[in-house]
Amino acid sequence: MRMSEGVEWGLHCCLILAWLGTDEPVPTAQFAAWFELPPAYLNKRLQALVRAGILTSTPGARGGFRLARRPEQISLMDVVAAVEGREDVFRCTEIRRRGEGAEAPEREFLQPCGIAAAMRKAELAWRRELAAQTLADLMEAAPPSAGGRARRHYERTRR
Amino acid sequence: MRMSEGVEWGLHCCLILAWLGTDEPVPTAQFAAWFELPPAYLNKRLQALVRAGILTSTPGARGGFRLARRPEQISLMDVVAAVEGREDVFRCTEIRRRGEGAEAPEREFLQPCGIAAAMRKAELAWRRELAAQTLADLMEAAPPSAGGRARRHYERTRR
DNA sequence: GTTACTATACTCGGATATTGCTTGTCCGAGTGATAATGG
DNA sequence: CCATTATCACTCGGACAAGCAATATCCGAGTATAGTAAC
Repeated sequence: MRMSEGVEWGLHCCLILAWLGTDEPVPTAQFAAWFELPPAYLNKRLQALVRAGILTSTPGARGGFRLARRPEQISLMDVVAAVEGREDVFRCTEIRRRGEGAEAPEREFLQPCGIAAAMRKAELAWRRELAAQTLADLMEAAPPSAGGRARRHYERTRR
Repeated sequence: MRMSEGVEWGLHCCLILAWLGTDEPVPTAQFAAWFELPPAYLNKRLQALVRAGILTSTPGARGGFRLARRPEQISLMDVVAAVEGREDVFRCTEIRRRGEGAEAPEREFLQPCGIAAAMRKAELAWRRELAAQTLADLMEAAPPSAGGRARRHYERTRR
């Protein structure tokens, strides 16, 4: 079980955008150069963030991506859900209803599978922690110099 | 991101063993018939539980698998770790150190990546919840009739 | 100098290959039970 | 009748394919920009 790299990429890109604090959109190529990532594939992943309402994209020359909300309004949960989807990590396939085990009376299947319920409980704790942390929190935790340096680098390399 | 089916299978099998409460080993074929699962592949997954010290396997005629500890001593975390591995779900690939972003002074890389730290924090909450629930808890939460029925079925179908 | 227009370059966006991992299958090694055999 | 031995059937265990999702790439549609020409 492994989380896709798109989550890491998306979070780093959002963090860059938050640090820049500018209203100009930033194109995929900029992010790709910053982190040495395949531009086309990175673009594909950022599209998922647009669909989820985290970023807004503007086409045409001098286009690119911007944050759709303020950093305090964007949680890790939002980004993870946008990239990985909203489905549960543990997916109950109801094997208790198949084979000889399904010979049980229907009454026993009324309440949901206990294993699925237990896994779901743990997963909710995970989601709660993700929702409790925002981009703004990440900015505070980072070294103070990071934000300024990112902004300066952007001024230097923009078209 | 999706948890492998082996976790669900392993948990259900452990639960069956806990309900039977017998010392006789149960072969893979029994479990496979109970849940209508591919026997060979199920066996492969149960081996992982043996390597993790959750089950013990006995070869030869009338062999099979037994619980290595009492149900109160087996947590969901144990089973998940045994099947899925002990690696983090979110794996930081340190993209901050690549491309133009790596031009930052070394000093900024001394503390670990903030994104990885945040994800890890959420993951620990998940693990904590998994570790807090044991097989014994699952047995209690299940319908009272389930245990007895499993035991009777086992008496009927054993060789 | 201002405005309208046209051509252009740059951006996103989704359709199309490729890779890696999860799932699934097979056969061999080893072990305990069983039955035959001799005392 | 009991002990011994050889056979056998049954089990786990790891090596060998198939399917699917994540990864990576490419090309087309659309738009803001910049340049040009007319007023």
